[in-house]
Amino acid sequence: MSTLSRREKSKCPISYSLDLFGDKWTLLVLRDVILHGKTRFAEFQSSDEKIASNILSDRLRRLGEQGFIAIEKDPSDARQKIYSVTKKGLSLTPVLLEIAAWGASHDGQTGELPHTVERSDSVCSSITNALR
Amino acid sequence: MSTLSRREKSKCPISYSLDLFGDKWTLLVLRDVILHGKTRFAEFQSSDEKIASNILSDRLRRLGEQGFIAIEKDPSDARQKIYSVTKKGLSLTPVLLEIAAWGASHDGQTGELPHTVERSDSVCSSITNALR
DNA sequence: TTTTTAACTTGCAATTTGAAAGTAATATCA
DNA sequence: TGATATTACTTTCAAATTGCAAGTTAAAAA
Repeated sequence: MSTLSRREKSKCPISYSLDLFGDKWTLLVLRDVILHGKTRFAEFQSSDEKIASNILSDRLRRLGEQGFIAIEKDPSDARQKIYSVTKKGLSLTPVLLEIAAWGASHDGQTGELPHTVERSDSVCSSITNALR
Repeated sequence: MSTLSRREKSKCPISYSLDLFGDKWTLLVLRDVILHGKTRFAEFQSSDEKIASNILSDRLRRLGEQGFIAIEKDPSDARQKIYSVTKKGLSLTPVLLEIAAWGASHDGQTGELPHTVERSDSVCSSITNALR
């Protein structure tokens, strides 16, 4: 590949990533679906950060369009949708954990890292589901 | 520590982190100061993403207030300021690299990862400076 | 002394967010 | 069966943030 075509092609991978999830809400929704195994609209709404329903709706739709999560109808209740993480979504786990590790070591409020325990179980089931 | 006080204290470390750098511009500025060793206002302005000067000004000030970067006067040119990464700022390197790695492996445009080479040199000098 | 440069700051339109209320399609209860 | 509740949105609108262009101030260079 020539130097020129490489220069044209290459955009910063950090910038590329941030275009997809470089805002607060997207990563929090991904946290909930990956680390906490949430699957329903109301579950995402109930997290501590209190995301507004219009923003949540928008982010779930985008994450679905971009392939980070799968959106299905609940066969046993037609009002509900089931959100689940895909392989692509799971590939963001290292990013999330790195951010969590940084936050935990700099917060001073986080104490005994309550998410550490919670995490391992939920991640395991997220992985099991995504790879099925 | 009681269960109650722990529950009151513990906020999600991911949420904590995102409150500090959960937007596109903050991490791009940190990328430039950590991975590309930029030190001047004009250098940050010249990156591909073309950050507006008011936003850049705001982000540099915040990063300074939060201790991620140090801001000094240039002794040899009183018009200029010198921005440099601190130890605290450097502690975000793993987060940045994880995001970069994800972007590189999912972009399809990034080609031969031109930042890999560039990175190692700049990171080394960032580290050297921050720890001095 | 005039021109340039560096780092902002300001003004303003456009976009995004956030809070609250509304809606449509079910599902559940009496 | 009819009334009520639930779920996942959508809408409305004010407030905050962003993005662009132009202006400002102090200091350096010509």
